[in-house]
Amino acid sequence: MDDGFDDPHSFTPRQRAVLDQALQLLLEGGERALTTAGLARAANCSKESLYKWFGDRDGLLAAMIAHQASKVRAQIDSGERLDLGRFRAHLVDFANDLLQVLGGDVSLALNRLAIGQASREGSRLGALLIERGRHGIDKRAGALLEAGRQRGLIAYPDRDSAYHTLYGLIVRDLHVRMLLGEAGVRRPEHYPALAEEAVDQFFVLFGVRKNETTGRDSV
Amino acid sequence: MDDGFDDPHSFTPRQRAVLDQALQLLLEGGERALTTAGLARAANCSKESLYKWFGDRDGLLAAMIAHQASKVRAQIDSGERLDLGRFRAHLVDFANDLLQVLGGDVSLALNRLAIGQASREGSRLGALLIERGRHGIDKRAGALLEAGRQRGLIAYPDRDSAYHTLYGLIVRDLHVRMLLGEAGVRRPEHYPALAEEAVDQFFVLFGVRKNETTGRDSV
DNA sequence: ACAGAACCGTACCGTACGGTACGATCTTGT
DNA sequence: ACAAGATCGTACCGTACGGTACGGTTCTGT
Repeated sequence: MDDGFDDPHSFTPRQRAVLDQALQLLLEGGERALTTAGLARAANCSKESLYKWFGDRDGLLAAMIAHQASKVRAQIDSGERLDLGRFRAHLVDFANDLLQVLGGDVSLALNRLAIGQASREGSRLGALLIERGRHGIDKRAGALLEAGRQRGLIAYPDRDSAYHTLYGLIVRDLHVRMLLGEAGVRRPEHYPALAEEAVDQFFVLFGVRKNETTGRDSV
Repeated sequence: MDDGFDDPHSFTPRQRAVLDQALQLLLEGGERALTTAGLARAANCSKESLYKWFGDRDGLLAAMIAHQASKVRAQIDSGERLDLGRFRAHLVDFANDLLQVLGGDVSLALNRLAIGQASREGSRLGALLIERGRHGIDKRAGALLEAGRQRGLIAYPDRDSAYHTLYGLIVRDLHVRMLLGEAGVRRPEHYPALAEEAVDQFFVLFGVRKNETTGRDSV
């Protein structure tokens, strides 16, 4: 269970700079461009330091994921007063953020990296990516859904199932198609409309109608 | 537009056997295990033949995708009489098939391969995979939805959007998590329940209620 | 039967990568 | 100021891969 990167102070500033450079290389040229010699040259460090800090190449990849995850920490909103409009707006925000994150260059590059390594037996990169990246998103959404349920705005028998349905309504098949590099799929200008539609559909499935209020009043 | 593999008779039986062996290697050890020398040894052929048949390694990968896609041809049901029960059953079948295909070893291996190559600039593998694999599925679902709409069983403003929603309801985030190799995600015994639930939700969103019939009578 | 093509097995080449070693340089604690 | 450790740049090693070449063998058309 100990992957060696649990301590948020694991990395010195110098190491973080090197990891950022590694991410940069990964973005520009994919996994093939991320060689130890290339990284050492680009980051002005020695290969010896790389191996001292990260052990081996797999350790470097894991460190990159941990490093990137440590940069984007999702903040959970405090318990403000939650009416239907605010709740729906929060869901739409979540949907937009989710599409933005999944469609981002860094996320796509790291997911491609982890997926490409997933065939090898002992690769923990995929688990690490889910653990470090997805669980934060899941937490935020779970808390949001739970708050909405407690306020009587939505109802569901199983929160996880409701969340996964919301996820599916938002992301559809976009993530895999973006990962595959399909042309014309990454269109951030369409995210807001997709987010609105997904949340609308989510309310149809899980919304609690009170006095004929359908929850679409903020469109 | 011409990828060189349009003709279904492109590959001789010998070549198809070699491509099957290549798939086998890919399944067992991922992309790293699929080397020209290893394939030549495993398939009892010469490297020279590999390069003669497929040009280079990328050509081999593309040929593998084309070969695999040529094996699974989705059949479109003829125009049988379609009542609500049959329509719903067809949707559930589609959902089950989709989960089964996406969670299959070959599909996962090829998708991992294409995604891993997606970072490189000139890689057409992703497009090829979508073109050869997904479009058949899309066609089948599109025809099914259109038939249901013409019979007045469902209604939608945009067929593509409705289809993508159905896709999202069925697949949720399972595909990416399977691609990442997350433990405990591939559970074929759960597919039927997931398929039923997704189709139920799809009918809530797009079903046409007649005389208080909600379309959930076959559960 | 025979010629020509296709094919197999193996050897070979150049390259590029992961990982290690080492002297030179820089930082840091006292 | 000075010593000890950290880091840099470079060189080096072994290996493995993509791709090519070639002699021997098998298939195929006539």
